[in-house]
This record gives sequence, structure tokens and C-alpha cells, in this order.
Amino acid sequence: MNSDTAQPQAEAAGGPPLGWQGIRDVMMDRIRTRHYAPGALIPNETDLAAEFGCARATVNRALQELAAAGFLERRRKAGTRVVAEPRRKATLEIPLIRAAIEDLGAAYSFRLLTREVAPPPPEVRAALRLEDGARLLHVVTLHLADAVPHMVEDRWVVLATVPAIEAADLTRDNPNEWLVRNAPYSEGTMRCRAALAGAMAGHLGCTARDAVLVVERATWLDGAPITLARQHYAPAYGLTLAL
Amino acid sequence: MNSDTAQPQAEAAGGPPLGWQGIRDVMMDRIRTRHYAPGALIPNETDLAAEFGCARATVNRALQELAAAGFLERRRKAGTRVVAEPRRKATLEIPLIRAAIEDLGAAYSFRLLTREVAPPPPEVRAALRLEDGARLLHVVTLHLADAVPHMVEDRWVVLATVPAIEAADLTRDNPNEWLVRNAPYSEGTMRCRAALAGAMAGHLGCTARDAVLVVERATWLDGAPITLARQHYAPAYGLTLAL
DNA sequence: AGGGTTATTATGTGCAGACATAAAAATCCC
DNA sequence: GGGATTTTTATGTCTGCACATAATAACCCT
Repeated sequence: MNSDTAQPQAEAAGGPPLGWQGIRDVMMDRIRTRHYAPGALIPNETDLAAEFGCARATVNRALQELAAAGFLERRRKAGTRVVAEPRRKATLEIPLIRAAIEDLGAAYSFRLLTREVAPPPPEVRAALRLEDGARLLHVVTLHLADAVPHMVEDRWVVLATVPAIEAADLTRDNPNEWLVRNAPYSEGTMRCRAALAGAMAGHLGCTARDAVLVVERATWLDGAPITLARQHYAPAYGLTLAL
Repeated sequence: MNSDTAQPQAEAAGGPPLGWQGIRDVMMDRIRTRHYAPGALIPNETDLAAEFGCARATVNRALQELAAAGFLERRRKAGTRVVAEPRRKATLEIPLIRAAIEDLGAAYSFRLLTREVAPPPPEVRAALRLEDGARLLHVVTLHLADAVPHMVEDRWVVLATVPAIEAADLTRDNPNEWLVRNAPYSEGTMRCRAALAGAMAGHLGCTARDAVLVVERATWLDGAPITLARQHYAPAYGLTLAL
């Protein structure tokens, strides 16, 4: 009697097998519908396992996922409670310029406007937390969609961290793609603001008084600075994030 | 002999116990350092378990995490391979306006500029995928940091989905906070662009020709439209994302 | 009553073993 | 040779069980 193993759950519950993802969904639903009130404790894993007719580990997997997503807060012995005001996150898939433009149905091309090894201006030094006397590669690239200017990228690359880029042919692979393929990063910051086109107007084919989106991104690999990029997008363009 | 249970790993490996998070970190490191080449297959779970001196389930937990993060791609029978060009994501903690301003060290306050039940303009109907004849609440709120204009929020709320807001006192809890507490959402879109201040200049205390960041957000709960918000930030402000 | 020690409890993580599932590889049959 | 079928293999998931860890709750002693 009951010596059978591995025939999944569905003893107490009257339904299909669920599984940990199913349990996660049910619990998420209970949080949203306030079956579990904001800020309140929910039953412990053992009780939930009994309710769902599964092992505690299965419940644990589901709850850990919801905790990681910010909807539950778990503390040993204290139990698991519903976060009252979850701080929700929007995620931006960082666009590979070529892919972003081709996804728009346009033909991608780019022009390397500047390529020089130069001492970084103070703002760049500060943003990357550089030491004195670091040598950087400075590249300015214009990216076009169907031959229409789409974005100008002004980028500084730390040669001490990524020496190989000095020998790379950046007229074949643009700096953006070269770095994605050859310089993984472990940390970074990204900032997104509005500015007048100003001096970029010429490249972007708009007037100096047009408003453009500016994205600044800095990356490091285990603390070693890699690159700082400032991207000016053409006036019409906006970033789409997913909630 | 060997009837002892639950004394953790560290047989084959010469080191400390690791654990699944440790294994995840080691594997992440091997990916970054190209010990596993981009696009290549990595050893299967059984072999890795042997290498790390742990159970297969422990390796599985680690690899699933890396797959969810987009660094590995796993397919049954085919095995696990390193994603060649991982599409990395930046995440934006959606700011609760009050908290965002107080984190800046400023005193938060707000003024409700408009509050009316009105038929939505076509663009709002389209953005929320509304049916004809839906009643919406339209609120315009000015948020201030130390009494200086920080952001103007122009918001439409679908009364059929969130009827309770019609009776809410939005001069106590601003619409932003009220919705966070009372209207959970399951899906949404968010868009971020630059625009000239234009008609918002008066509220924001800048000129009509200044560039401002505009964030548009729409949310639904299981397909039912909740709200559309358009936020115009003061010229200096930018969004900071985490990589 | 107060303060320190001990028990209790919920989560965190681990293990071995089993079966499920998908997909590639090998095989068979016409 | 080509198409359909079977085998093999790697991942996906679940079950029980055990111990680790952290933090609250209970206790005890002065």
C-alpha cells in the first residue's frame, strides 16, 4: 500500500499535476487577488505542500521564484510574507544596433566618423573611475537605417583592459558588435536622458533645437573599466521596455 | 562504509563546499573567461556533478539559473551550450515618485491639477486597446521636490477595471501611490523618449524649447486595461538603469 | 523583573533515486 | 536510398529524507 513511487501529486488537490511552475502561478494569483493580503504571512512550506499534494521542495522552488521576483519576502523561522508595495522592474533588452535596425525592417549600415587614441576628457575619466594616464581608444560611429541617420555613438574604450581592439578592423565589425563579441562585462551602469541635438544635429539630420534621447552606458569586468558609450538617437526614436 | 548521509560535497574537488550558487559562479566565470567557448557545448550535468563532487540536482539548479539569465541555452538531449551573443538586459526599478524624490534628499509634495471623468482621446483608446464608450478618470498631477517642479503626470484610469478610484481621495494619496497599493497589474508596456517641453513648460518651470524626458506606461490585469500614464520629467532628470 | 540560555520552528540546501519528455542518433524495412 | 520506427541520451522534475542556519519564542535563574 502506497509503496508506489513517482506517480506525481494530485492527492489532496482535486486537479491536474501542477508542478512547481503551476504552484508559482497559483500563488501569484492568490497574491494579486489578495487571497493573501498585502503584508500578511502565508502558510509555511509544509502546509502548502500538503495542500498541493506535493513535496516541500516543490513548494520551495515556487516560493523562491516569487521571492526573487520581489513579490514575497522570506525569512527563516519568521516565515514568508507578501510584500505590501512590491517595487516592480522594467527590463530593457539592450539593443545590438544592427539587430534593432533590421528588426525595424530597414537596411543597416554604419560609418566610422572618428578613430583615434586620445587622452580621455575629465568627465570620461570620472565616469569610468580611471587612473591617470590611461590610454583610451575614441571612436565615433554613425549608424543608419535605410541610409537615414539613426544614432550617433561616441565611445571610449580602455586599451589596458581590451588591448585587442587596437588591432581590430572596426570598419568591418562596428565597435558595438566587436565589443559584444570580445569584451564581456560583469557590471555596468546605464543612464537615459533627454537633450537638445546641438552639435549632433549635423550627423542626425535634424536641427540643433530638436530633442533627442541620450543613452550613456559604462561597463566593467570585475572592476576593470572597459568602455563608456554615449548614444544620441534620432528625434523620433524611443526605447521600449517590458514590464 | 559510506553509509553516512548529508555530509556535503568536496570529494573530487579539492575545495570548500561551494553549493549551487558557488557552482553557478564558477560556471559563469568559465563562460566569461571563455574556458567554455562562445557557442560551444559544455559537459553534461552528470559529468559536472562528478567534477564538483555533488548531486546532479545541484548542478541542475545552477545551470537553470544561468539559462534563465540568458547565458546558456539548454535543450533536452542536445545538451547545454554557451550563448554566443547573449542579449543582455538592463533593469529599471520603477520609481514610486515619492520615494524617488525623498531618496534625492528632497521634500516631496504634489498638486492635483486636474481630476475629471472624461471620454478618452483616440490615442489613449488605442494605447489601452479600449472598447467604445469606456469611462475613464483623467488626472493630472504635478510632483515637486523641495517645492520645485520635478515631474508632471498625465494619467487615464479605466473605471470599469478600477471602480474604487472614483471614490478615492487623491489629494491625500496621489494617484501614483493609490494605484500601486490598490491596482496590481500583470502585464504592461513602457516607452521612454525625448520631447520638447512645449505645453508642459509652464508646469515644469522651464521654457517650451527645453528637452524633457517622457515616459509612457500602460498596464493591464489579465487583459483588462487599467491605466495609461504619461510622465514629463524636469529637464535635468534622467533615468538610471542597472545592468 | 530582567537578562541570558535553550528549545522550537521555518526556510535553505543537500543527496540519491526515479520517472517524464524531447530530440538526436541509430536501426529497420520496403 | 528513403522514410518510418526504435533506441539512446540529456535535461526537467518530483519524492523523501536529512542536516544547516537563522531567528523567534520559551524558559530558567538570580
